[in-house]
Amino acid sequence: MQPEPYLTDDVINEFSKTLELFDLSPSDSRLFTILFLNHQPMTLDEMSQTTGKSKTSVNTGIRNLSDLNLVNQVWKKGVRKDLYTTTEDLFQRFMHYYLDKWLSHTSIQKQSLSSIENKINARPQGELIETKVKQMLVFHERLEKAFIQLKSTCQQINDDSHIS
Amino acid sequence: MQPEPYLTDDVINEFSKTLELFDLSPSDSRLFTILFLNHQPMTLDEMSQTTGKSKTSVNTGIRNLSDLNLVNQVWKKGVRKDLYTTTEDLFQRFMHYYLDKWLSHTSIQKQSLSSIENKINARPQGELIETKVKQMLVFHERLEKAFIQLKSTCQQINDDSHIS
DNA sequence: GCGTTTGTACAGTTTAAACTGTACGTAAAA
DNA sequence: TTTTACGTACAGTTTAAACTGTACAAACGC
Repeated sequence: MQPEPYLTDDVINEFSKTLELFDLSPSDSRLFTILFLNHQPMTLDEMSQTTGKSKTSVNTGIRNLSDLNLVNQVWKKGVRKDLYTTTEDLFQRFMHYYLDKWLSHTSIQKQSLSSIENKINARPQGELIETKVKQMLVFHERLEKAFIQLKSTCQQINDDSHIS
Repeated sequence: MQPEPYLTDDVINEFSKTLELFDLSPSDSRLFTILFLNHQPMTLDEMSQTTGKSKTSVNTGIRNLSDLNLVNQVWKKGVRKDLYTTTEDLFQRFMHYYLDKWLSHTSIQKQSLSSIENKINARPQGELIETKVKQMLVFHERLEKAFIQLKSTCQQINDDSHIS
């Protein structure tokens, strides 16, 4: 029995919406939020009960979140079941995950597009598509610039919070 | 018949991947890219043929993209069919869409969470959940700060490109 | 060692999204 | 006006994702 279930439910729903913006599925977001709100690490069975999903389902959810470094497994003496908890530094983690994803993607795309551009240039006649590819390259360069800037902003935000 | 179909196909696939990062569905991304690569505005039938999807499907895709202000309908004298083209200023459009989404979301969430916080504070005894809600608020404040900064970065990138 | 508990692989089911074809309303052409 | 052609609403189908229950293998307590 949760204290004030309706209020907690509001919190869960609201925060999950934010996490969905980070490309987490609704169920994974919800699972993360529940785990985050809990004051102790949770077992699969507990999460299964709280989410109302099967243990298998929770298991794959936890695996997803672990792959993203958003949850950690912890050990507690005398407890046989696996215990999980959310990682500290929410902001840092999420932004890091997101920025990494974007930056590596833009980097790969830039390479890929300029390789294509070269193939086109190697042709005897210039092709119409060349203009478009060039536009795409510019697009990715700007994206990259924006995200590099964002990354340093985030680092600064994080540094600021550690001073106080 | 497309010129060098395999090369064009590469370009389409690569660029679509980028658009998917902006929360477009794979099909919508592909549709947008095809339209973007075409040098003239396209009709539903042309897009249907090029994508290999039904006209109905293309129609809903175009509607999605229109809702996001990513394509425009254009008129050409003597052509009965509806003609569509992608909007200019790719970078501007996509970032604008994305930043708007994030900023309005964080703003709403901040409000929502502080309202919840107030409800908790109104209680006789402080609750454990309060700490967590506070952490969520801080998280959203940082997000907002980061995105406001990103927004101004994007404006600057855009300004720079218009000077030259 | 043996029995019990826990996590997870797998097959089957449910649920939601994407897609298709028909059929109709509307607007242009004759 | 009649005819033709186009866009789109709608119902049904296909496809993919999320989820469940069973069944098994590894880990623990005895």
